Amino acid sequence: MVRNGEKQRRDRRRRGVVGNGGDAYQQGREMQEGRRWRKVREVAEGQKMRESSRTQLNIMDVEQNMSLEEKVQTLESEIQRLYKENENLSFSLGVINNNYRSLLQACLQEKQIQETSRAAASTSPKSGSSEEYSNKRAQNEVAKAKVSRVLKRADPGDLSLVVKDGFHWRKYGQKITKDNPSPRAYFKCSMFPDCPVKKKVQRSVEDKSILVVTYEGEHNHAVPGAPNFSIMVDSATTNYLNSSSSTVNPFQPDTNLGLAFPPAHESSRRPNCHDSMEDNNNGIEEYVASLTRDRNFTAALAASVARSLVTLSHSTQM
DNA sequence: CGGGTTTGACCGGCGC
DNA sequence: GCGCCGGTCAAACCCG
Repeated sequence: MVRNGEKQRRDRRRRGVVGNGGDAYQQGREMQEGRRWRKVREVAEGQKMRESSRTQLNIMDVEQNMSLEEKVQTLESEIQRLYKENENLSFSLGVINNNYRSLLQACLQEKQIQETSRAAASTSPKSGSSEEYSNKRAQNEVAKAKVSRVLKRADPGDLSLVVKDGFHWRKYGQKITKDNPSPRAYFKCSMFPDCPVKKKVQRSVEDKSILVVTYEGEHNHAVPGAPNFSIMVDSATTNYLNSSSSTVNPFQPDTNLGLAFPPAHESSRRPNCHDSMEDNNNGIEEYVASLTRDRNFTAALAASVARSLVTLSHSTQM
């Protein structure tokens, strides 16, 4: 299609349009995160005290009954056993989490399609293409459900819109939008030829040091260079690991059992956006290790999984 | 030379 | 039908 000169001139004129916009999103997220971190801190501190008192009792027993050599051997074997138990639990948790998430997503999509079909049928029963229309609407809603937004702290002096999240992206466009003087960059995932994921990156109107990253779609390949377990954690946790900043996806089921948080020794402060990814990974591993040492936690985990499975089986029967 | 970035042009949805 | 605007295309360019 060939466009006339006037339209082309308009296109050129409108580049660089400046406007105003508001973003209350950041403030709301920070309040919500603050409450969440306080709760996690309380739980972690309580558990640390329980662990400490248990350890003291164990040491007294050992001192009374065993020689030093035996003590070392016992402790070493105990460490080995706990290490293996920790590994097994981490693996099991990942598998359960992955399976549970897939099941929930499938159920959610099915329900959404059913509901939109029912609603469309009841509102426009005479329309010949009502089924087609409702299917299209359902597809659109499912597609919308796969959109997530992540806020990342960036150096204000750095004008590039590059966000390192482990994937390879090819920039295919940049645009000035009406509601934000900063340009918006458009990226496609270039790791896999037919990966449908796109992302948009734009600086926040209110705080230019914050990059608003909008992801659309889901990767049809694995996270590059990540260990097996981290592939299996849900995307909310992955987002936390990648960005250590605010993230939101209202359609993402919360199946991480509230575990993806920093260890007790770091809990006196809320992690900020400058924390490195390595710090977060080490912290989470330490925290998982301390949790798996706690038999109460293991029992609670088993009970939680059992409850989830019961709930799931009830919902799928409905 | 291959892969990524830049940027002007084009497309299509939406509101009036 | 027209204008506005976000999203995408693709040629030119850059860089290791």
